[in-house]
Amino acid sequence: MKQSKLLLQTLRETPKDADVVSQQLMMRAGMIQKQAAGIYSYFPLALRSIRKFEQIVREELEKDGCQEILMPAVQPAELWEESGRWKFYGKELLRFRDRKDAWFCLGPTHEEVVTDMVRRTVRSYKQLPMNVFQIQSKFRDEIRPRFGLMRGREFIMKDGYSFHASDADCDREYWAMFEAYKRIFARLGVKFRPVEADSGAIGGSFTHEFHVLAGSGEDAILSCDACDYTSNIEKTEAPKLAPGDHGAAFALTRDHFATPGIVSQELQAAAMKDADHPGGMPIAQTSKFFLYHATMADQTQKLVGAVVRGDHDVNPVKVKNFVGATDMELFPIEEAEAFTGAKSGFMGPVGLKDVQIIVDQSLEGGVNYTCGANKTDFHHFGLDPARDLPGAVFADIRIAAEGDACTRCGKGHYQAFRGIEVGQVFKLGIKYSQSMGCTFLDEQGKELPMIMGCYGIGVTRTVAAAIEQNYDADGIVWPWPIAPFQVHLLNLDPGGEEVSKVAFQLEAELEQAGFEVLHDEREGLSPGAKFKDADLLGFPLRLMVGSKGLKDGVVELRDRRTKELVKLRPEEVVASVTAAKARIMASLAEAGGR
RNA sequence: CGGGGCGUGGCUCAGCCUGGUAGAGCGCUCGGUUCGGGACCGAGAGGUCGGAGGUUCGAAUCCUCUCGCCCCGACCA
Repeated sequence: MKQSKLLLQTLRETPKDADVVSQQLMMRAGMIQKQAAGIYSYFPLALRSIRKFEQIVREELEKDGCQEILMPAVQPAELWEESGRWKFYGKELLRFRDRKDAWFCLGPTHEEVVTDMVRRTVRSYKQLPMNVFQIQSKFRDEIRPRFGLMRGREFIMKDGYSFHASDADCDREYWAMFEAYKRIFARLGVKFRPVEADSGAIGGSFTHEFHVLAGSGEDAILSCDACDYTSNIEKTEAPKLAPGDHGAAFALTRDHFATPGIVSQELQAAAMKDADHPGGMPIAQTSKFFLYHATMADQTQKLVGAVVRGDHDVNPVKVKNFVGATDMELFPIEEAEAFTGAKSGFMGPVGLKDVQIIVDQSLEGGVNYTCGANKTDFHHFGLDPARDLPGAVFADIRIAAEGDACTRCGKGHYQAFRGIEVGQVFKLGIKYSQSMGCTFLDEQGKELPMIMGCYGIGVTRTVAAAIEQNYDADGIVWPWPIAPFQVHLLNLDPGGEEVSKVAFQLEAELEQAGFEVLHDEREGLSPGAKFKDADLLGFPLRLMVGSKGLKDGVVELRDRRTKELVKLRPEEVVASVTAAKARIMASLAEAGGR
């Protein structure tokens, strides 16, 4: 297609609003424009890319028998009242009234609507399982939209829902979708990882997130370098470490060390000197203590104290899951100080009443740790958790770190990545089917709630994530499968009759061969300007036709990613582009997944 | 929601402190010269300075309110 006819305005300067690479490049490349905070218009280039990804999603899901549907974006409040989420969901849910004063919301997700659809349509186990999906604009009124398409308020999402007669069948489908997602992201041509994640408050039994790996990702991921174990750092199991050899056990000594003003672990370790430790002690021999305020399922409240080694960090998600709390937050510092009787930095687990103490397993069997003495400016030196903390339990409550030994295979070590969450598979169970009466009759004629799974892919976020992973100083470097166009044909002398003739002929030949070509035939632009635009737009191949080359009977083909340049005769172009495509696709297959 | 910052042609920004009736670069239009990494000359179009109110002879500039946007945090998954 002719570039002069494309609705496109590239920008030389980065718009002020754009704060992440994908947003900057998409705005500069004229792909998106912001209409309001977190709300964007998609221009032809962006939409082409989005549509290509959607098509990959469709094809892979349909291989597994998923059926595409389309549900309304505007949903009646009644359904949300049935599921209980009208009250539960916060301000993220955009609510409004119609002319008759009835309440509606803009759907942030579609469990209610799809459950309603299925309960009215499916009645027998013979109709199950059923797996439906849609690709649609969603709206979540995020507190603070940011990062362009990565965390917008309005975004395109693929959401799918499955319904099953048995738990086992739901699990089977879960893994089928897991495999489908792996195929989808592999076809996309990005580096990604399926990641074990915390199922959070929704309370499903297990869940995986799919992350596109990118330095700018919001999530930290640990992945074993020897086996497949990959997980969100919130969930990563930490290996139990052998307790350090800290000598023969001391008595717990309140006054052993006065530590005025010493709060940080490093200073504490350095300050703990005596005849046996003239140079202080290792940080691993200190300990940290945090008090949490937990709310249980029955609404009772309790205090939880967490102890980890000084060189480790507490993982609050693990603590929360361990005590089975529905909600947990750090005990406010003033209240904690009042409770323990010591300033922040000198609190410790010893002697506290009405607190459930959980000690990280790495301290199990160890002695002579330091801890706050619950007296301002003093630390204990000689903590033996088993002896000094009656009633305390040991558990894995620390944040696993890069380099820790893998708990699954025991052979490898964790490697850290940053990831952008672009998909999630989730086993929902009967949360919605039960509250909304989505039931079926089994072989015995017994009425049972359907077992549900849900499966999401953030379509627009994925496109942005692909850019976060694939760009250079000059602009976007599109993965072939979602490039808006595959070949950027630059006519460097649009005034020249012969040059233009060749250019148009090549455009026709390439399109005939099935390639998508954007033909920059704009007049009055210097070659340099066209090069800059082409780099910015970042289509995989750039074909340059100019009088200089044509004098010698050649045109030039350049690979956007490798910058490799070949000169060829016009009649070789189609074959050469075909070969280049094959080469690029092969290298993508290598990079995708792991 | 707490803290910070910003709203001036399509984009990036200057002007504001110290009031005197709006500028630059890029982009756009026309003409000409150029033409292999964002060319040059000339001539143009385009802004109720986010909005409302106030102070003043006079407000982009000072004051009050308001709306929008951005960043950090909290929140969310």
